Amino acid sequence: MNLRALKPPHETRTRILDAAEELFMQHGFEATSMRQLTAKAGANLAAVNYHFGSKDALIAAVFQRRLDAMNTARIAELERLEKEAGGRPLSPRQIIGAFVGVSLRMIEDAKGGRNFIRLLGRTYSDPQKEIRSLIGRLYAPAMERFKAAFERALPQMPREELIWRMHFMFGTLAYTLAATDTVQLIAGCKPEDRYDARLLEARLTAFLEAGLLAPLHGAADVKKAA
Amino acid sequence: MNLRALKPPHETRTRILDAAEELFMQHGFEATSMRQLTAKAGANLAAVNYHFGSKDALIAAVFQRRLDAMNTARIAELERLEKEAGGRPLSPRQIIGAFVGVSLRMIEDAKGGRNFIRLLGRTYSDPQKEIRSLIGRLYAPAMERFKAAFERALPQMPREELIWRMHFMFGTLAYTLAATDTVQLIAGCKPEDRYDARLLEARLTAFLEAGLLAPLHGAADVKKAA
DNA sequence: ATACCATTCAAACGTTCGTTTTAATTTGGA
DNA sequence: TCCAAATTAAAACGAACGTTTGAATGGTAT
Repeated sequence: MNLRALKPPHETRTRILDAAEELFMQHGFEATSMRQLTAKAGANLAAVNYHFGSKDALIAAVFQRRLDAMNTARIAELERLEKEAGGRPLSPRQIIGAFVGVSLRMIEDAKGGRNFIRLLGRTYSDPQKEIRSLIGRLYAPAMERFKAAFERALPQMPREELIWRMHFMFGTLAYTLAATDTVQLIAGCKPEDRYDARLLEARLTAFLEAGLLAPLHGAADVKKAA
Repeated sequence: MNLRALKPPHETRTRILDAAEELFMQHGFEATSMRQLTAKAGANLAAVNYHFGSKDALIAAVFQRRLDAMNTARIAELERLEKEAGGRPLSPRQIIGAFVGVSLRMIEDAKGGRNFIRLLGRTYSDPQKEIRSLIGRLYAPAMERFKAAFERALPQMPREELIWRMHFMFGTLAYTLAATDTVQLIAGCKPEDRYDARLLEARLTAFLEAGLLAPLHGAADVKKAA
């Protein structure tokens, strides 16, 4: 009989991924050594190279494990809303909520989700080109899907402007999640508030929706003048 | 006679700072070795430790050189606008413009400004705590000043909400500037557009202004419900 | 010229890194 | 039970890192 379920097939593999997630978040990729990583995972130094091949492959695996699930969840939520709406285009707020919600739902997960979300936020601007392109590839399907949804919701908005505003929205989300305990550039912000995901979600969504729906003429004027 | 002006007093020091700015932007702090850095600067390997003391001190010097100037310019622009307004509070758009404008003016500078702006954007979420706190310290005076200006412009907005929206605005700016040639998460964005700073400034300002002035009731409802 | 100072230079230091190797151990199916 | 494959373990590899050292250099004032 098959008792695989009793002892997970890739126990140390998973422990390594979890340890990597946390250490990469805390210290970055380069500053995290294989020795401290395997020590934290309770594994041998050679275990990473055995299970993943190299440190770089481990980094890729860390992102793949979570990002695939996240973007699948995003698309599923979007399609659920679309089915619910029955043919009619969704509201911008609904689309924003589907995208932002998944991130914030994950940051509420104390296990490892929070570590990953922060790691992800700071990796968007990682100097290493390979890492960035990997993330871009993992995001691509969801991005195409959401872009299409926004185009349907905002048919009057120029495509180029929409892309920029999606870019701004994405940046706001990324920075907000990455910086949840980092730079306190603006004094007076109580850290306790930062983990009230409900309140943060409402604030963030209101900000993003307003930005997305900002009047057009400002940029249009500049373009006409140029 | 004094001929110092013909040969700058800290020539190699400046060359090292410029090389560091570029290499840190391209590869990050840890991935940039002293050997490639000094080679690019045309200096000896020991030059960094002689002029700055250590690699970490060099990193600090890179940020200090530019950030002090940037924030001084921001505050000066803000005070110019306030003097021009003569006692009346500035509009949110004016305040945003004063903050954003300095960054975009600097990214137009092909010399080294662009390198620094991108380096700065990706360092806000650097894993190293010391680097982040250094940036926080260098930003503090300007942040206090702009916070006060926003409070004067938006007396009806709750302080806590304002701080969050400033946070969002800052994140959008940081990500946008840092990612000017990094992750292309949303397809269809022509890279040529990304350096039309005029157009970018108009787009960014419109987005930020709308976000800052977003209706309040969304977050308030959630807070009431909690 | 001489002494002096800041700067530059080549060389080496000790440490840590990611990876590899080889052997021991555990695991699962016939 | 036994074998083969999968996994873990200990040790060592060469390379690259940031930093230090002590001598050489070049300009400046006495």
